[in-house]
Amino acid sequence: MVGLIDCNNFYASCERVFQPSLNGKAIVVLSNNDGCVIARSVEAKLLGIPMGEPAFKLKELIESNQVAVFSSNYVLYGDMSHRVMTTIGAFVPEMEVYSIDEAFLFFDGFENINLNDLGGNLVRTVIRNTGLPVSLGIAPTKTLAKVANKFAKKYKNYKGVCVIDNEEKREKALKLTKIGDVWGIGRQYSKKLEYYSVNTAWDFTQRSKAWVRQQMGVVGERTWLELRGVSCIETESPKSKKTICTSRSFGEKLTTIEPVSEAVANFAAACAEKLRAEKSTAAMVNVFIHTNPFAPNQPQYYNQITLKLPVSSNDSTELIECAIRGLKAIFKEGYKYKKAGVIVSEITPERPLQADLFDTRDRSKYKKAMLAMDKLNASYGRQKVKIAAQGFDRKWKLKNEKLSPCYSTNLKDIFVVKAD
DNA sequence: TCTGGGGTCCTAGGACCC
DNA sequence: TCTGGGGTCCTAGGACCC
Repeated sequence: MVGLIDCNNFYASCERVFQPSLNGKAIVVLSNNDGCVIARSVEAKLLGIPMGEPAFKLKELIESNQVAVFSSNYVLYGDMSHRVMTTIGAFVPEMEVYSIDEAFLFFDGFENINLNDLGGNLVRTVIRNTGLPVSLGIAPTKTLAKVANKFAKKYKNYKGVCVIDNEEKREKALKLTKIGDVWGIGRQYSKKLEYYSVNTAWDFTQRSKAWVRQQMGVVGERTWLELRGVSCIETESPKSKKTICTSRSFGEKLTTIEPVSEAVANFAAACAEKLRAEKSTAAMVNVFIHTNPFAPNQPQYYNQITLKLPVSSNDSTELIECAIRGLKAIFKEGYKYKKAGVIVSEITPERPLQADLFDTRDRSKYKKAMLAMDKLNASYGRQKVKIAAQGFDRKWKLKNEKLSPCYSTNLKDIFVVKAD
């Protein structure tokens, strides 16, 4: 049996843990730049605030209902996520952290244990340890566990846990699940399936395998099998990423290359940092810029370029240099730029330094510098030491006017650095 | 009238997820 | 005025090889 546990309204719940006066109140959390609604408390959902709605369209609704609004605070959410995952890890021998707020649990060897009781205990423990409410669905496959999780969340008397462990429950659950709510079936496919009168997960499982294959390819076929109780989505072992992306929309439109360069330098540095954190290097650097697609009356420009590094690297200075070179090649005057980003790819594990006869760069020296920089930033706070090209102007900076404090991590600022 | 067969690699685009 | 960011996988088509 497989479990899927996730936090209810994760970001909104994180904010509420540290501001209990908001219990029972409507809360929304906004995306970067205070753009769209990306998390809502139950009360906010009841007010009819849709997911993904631009904040400026909700101004009145927010004011008249005194909705608490937060900018997203990923440092806080990341730390809370870690606490949740650690608590869960103590209950099961194997788990797969699937996203910031959810994990699959594997109950191999639990044949003689009542999973409903165990699940209830787990759910209560997470709430006690972290203050965050969670829901758990348990079933024979990942896709069915997702279905069970929805029921655990929706119906109060499940007390946070729903187990699908026989045919009768499976059939009932699938008949009550709209096709678009199935994991792996998004907007395009649900539209198509509804056209063919497939309205529920159950309808879907009653179609032939060949039909599903023809309409939706192997991916759809897997979902079909999973819903019928045949497990075929494998457990992902943690492996290094294939691409790493850092991109942002700017707080204000940028027209000249200088602030855009500064932003791109910061994105490249962030990618380098992420690479170093997972002990990887990248061989390709992609830079993209574009204007605001939501302003069709303004001249639009989108461009991107991919450059190869001479040697696979995770050195901030090298990635910045490369990214800026790319930016210079694609930047055009006369546009109002809204967003830029850097994507690194062809990622391989960091290898011990190998001298290259024709390499003009003193890599061991730069490596030491990066190590020192990471250590200082870990001890004194992010961005305390950076590369000059990252600049101080921050004209490109995000709008986040409603940012909460990093309640659970700000002690870092007073840590003392250990000198080597 | 009638123009092979079999493979790999790369890329762009489309679908999905959170 | 104002619309997020970061990923994955699959497929079709083109280039190229023998």
